[in-house]
Amino acid sequence: MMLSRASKYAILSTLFLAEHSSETHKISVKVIAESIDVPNPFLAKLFQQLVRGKIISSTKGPNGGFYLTKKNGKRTVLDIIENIDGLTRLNECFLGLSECDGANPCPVHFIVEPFKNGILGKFRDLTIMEFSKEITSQGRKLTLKDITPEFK
Amino acid sequence: MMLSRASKYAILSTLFLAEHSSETHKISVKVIAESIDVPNPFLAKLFQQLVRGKIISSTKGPNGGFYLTKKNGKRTVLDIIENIDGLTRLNECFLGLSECDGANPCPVHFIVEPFKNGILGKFRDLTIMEFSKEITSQGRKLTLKDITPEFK
DNA sequence: ATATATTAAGACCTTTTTATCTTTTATATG
DNA sequence: CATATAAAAGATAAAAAGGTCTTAATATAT
Repeated sequence: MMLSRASKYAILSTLFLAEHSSETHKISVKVIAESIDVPNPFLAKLFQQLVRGKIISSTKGPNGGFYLTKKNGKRTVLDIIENIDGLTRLNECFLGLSECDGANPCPVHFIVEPFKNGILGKFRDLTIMEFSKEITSQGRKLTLKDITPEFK
Repeated sequence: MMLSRASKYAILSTLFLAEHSSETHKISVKVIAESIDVPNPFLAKLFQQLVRGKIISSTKGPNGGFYLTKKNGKRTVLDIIENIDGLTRLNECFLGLSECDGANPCPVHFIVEPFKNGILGKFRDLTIMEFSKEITSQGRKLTLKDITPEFK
């Protein structure tokens, strides 16, 4: 029931793209890494993988960078996690039991289960674009840094 | 908001001791490692640390092993986690933001927060003995293996 | 006392995760 | 077409987590 640092970076960065990029305004790794406060070359690697997974898009060269197409925006946060971590981590029992479920519940199963359903529901049922809209409209943060007006 | 494998092992094993050991019936690492399905020498290390932290007790030699005293039984699951992982991991933001809180909430802060409070409450407010009682009375599992009658 | 069972301690190894560096490839623009 | 810019790819490195092994210390039972 936990995300790797890699997939946290990937989620935040993809949501950043959802909010600030477009097909006519691509953003370089460097800018995103600084905005989200993530190690630049590490994020570059993650982005390569997300591009291969068709979750984000990229173009090389001057004015190139990363961005989301309409189609990309219809993927989900769960797709990001699956692409980076796979689904195993997310489904592991909070206390590590090999097959913890309603029939064989670990000591915290019935506390964890509703939370898991709630958050996985959001990650699965909202598109990245919908998720991003919700975030901005509700004043949630992707970073505690000030995002410069360039991206507003 | 996550436990290392080490502290998961430590929690399960300590709860196992709470249920099956006593000052007159100590249990060896070997037996616990097999019962809980955890690597033997790794658990031995963890137990050394828990003994140093006065969360469990041990005696060497024949008929020796690990057990809980009355006093040990009054410690909490949170003490175990703190002893093995420290508290940092547990308090980290689900998406990795450096200072995520009510004033600067990450996109899932208000989903994670109630869960965190709920589970941390249990870990903090129940003694290990109380927690263990609750587990057995409610039929929760510490392992999916059959525990042999020796420990019943 | 001695043999034995069992923890304690510390060194060591392996795997996974995180992070960096260098070189190559693609592309927009003057 | 030349140049500059940015991603892609791949090799490598560093750190953290997980796990093992060997030897020493110590308590118990006989």
